[in-house]
Amino acid sequence: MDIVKARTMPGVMELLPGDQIAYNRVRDTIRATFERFGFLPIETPVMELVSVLLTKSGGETEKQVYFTQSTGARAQGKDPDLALRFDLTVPLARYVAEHEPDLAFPFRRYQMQRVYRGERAQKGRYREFEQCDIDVIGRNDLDLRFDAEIPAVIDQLFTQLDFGPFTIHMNHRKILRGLFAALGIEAGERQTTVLREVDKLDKRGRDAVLATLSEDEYGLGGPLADKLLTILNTRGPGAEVLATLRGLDVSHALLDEGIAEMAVVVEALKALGVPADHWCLNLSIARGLDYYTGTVYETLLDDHPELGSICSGGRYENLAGHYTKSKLPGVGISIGLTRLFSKMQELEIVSSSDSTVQCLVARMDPELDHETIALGAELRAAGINTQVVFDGGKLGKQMKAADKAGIPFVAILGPDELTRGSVQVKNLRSGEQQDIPRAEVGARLLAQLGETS
RNA sequence: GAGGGUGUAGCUCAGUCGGUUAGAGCGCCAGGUUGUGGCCCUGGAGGCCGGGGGUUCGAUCCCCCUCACUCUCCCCA
Repeated sequence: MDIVKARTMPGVMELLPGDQIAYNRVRDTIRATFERFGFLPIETPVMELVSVLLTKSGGETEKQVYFTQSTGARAQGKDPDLALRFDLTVPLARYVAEHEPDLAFPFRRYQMQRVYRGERAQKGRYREFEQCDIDVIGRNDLDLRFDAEIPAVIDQLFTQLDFGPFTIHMNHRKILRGLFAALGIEAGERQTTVLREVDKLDKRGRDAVLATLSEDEYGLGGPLADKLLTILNTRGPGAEVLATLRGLDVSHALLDEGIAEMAVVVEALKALGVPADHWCLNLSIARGLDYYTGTVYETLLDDHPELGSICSGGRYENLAGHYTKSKLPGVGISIGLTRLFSKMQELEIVSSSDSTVQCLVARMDPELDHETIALGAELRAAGINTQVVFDGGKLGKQMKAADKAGIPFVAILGPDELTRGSVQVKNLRSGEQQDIPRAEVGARLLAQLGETS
């Protein structure tokens, strides 16, 4: 018989239980933080109708969709009318448009689900990955203070995750567009192209970007590009950068508008208590996506800038223009959990040593299986995650297996303990072993688990 | 879509200027220790050297093709 090699397709992340536990812990922290800020959960189907998902072709991500169809439709040679979502923003737009009458605005939702992109997998780039999104959607208007709340969530989150010092870089699309216009770079395609180049400042360096911008296709003379880059190189505390902007010898109505809006956000950030060293204004942050119209965010780990942004987003003027005539402005951010986790693993910042099993009931003597099974039930009744051994070999082997699996406690109930009416409980971390009256085992163990975790 | 790199044990990799039984470390299994993990010692299992063709007396090694994986750019999370 032919054996088919068991393997996954490239670009997916599949974990062993130890790592999955660590992943779930990160995910739980994210969810708890989102809920702390009053965001509501929603989930949408993995598949959307093609007509809904691909409203406007041309976007880079839309070229990477996975189409799906039933075997019946396929046999009939029909074109697929379903596709896997490639982000959570488009489904959100559809969701809000569809349920608008039933939603309370501003609508604050969080969503943590997997998305799919058919691209060549490479380091930190997946075909299936989980995104954790929060967005606030307003009807007609959305207060600017929400733009400050988003980084406040991120601040809390990364503080709790404890992945090291981080900085939320912020900028404003109106400031960028205003600057472009003031310098004679006209709106539309040209600004978008320049924006995309500017976004690479940190990655490619000033000289490389300057060289590119000075090429014919960009139509920026050397001095003009130089001036632009000098301004965009500004970064620092909010108040300082705003002062710099106000003191520039260029002016434009859009620029002023952007500065004014940014000032409101900066004030709100202070009131929210986001520490000044956790965020900055960075005029070179552009974000590639052109649907952003206001504040934009990128979050970098100070010790690992090479990772790039681990969480980014921004404000958009109209979320669901393709699906409804209602004007629905929003602001949101997305965390690429799969990518984040894989990098944390690489840097050995997350540990996979803990098991969800808290206590292993060892098997001393097959004759006593009835007693160990009962002990397991007693421990579970006390609220302890318990696994009972039915065929673990010698005691030493059972211990070794428990230790390797990251199970913190082993309960031993052999003939001696049975006579005494007690149970030996061994802490594998400390090596301590106690003889505890059987009636008290559950409570005592629970107390010890509380101390260690 | 464009351009690089790599395929040898479960994992990370040596190796052979082309030569007969292909190695190490880690991991795994068993034993040393008949009721106690981590350390140590001993032994063991496990490879059509990615696949096909060519050159050669002889190919894991050289050549060609192919497949797979991987990285960079593009774009993004």
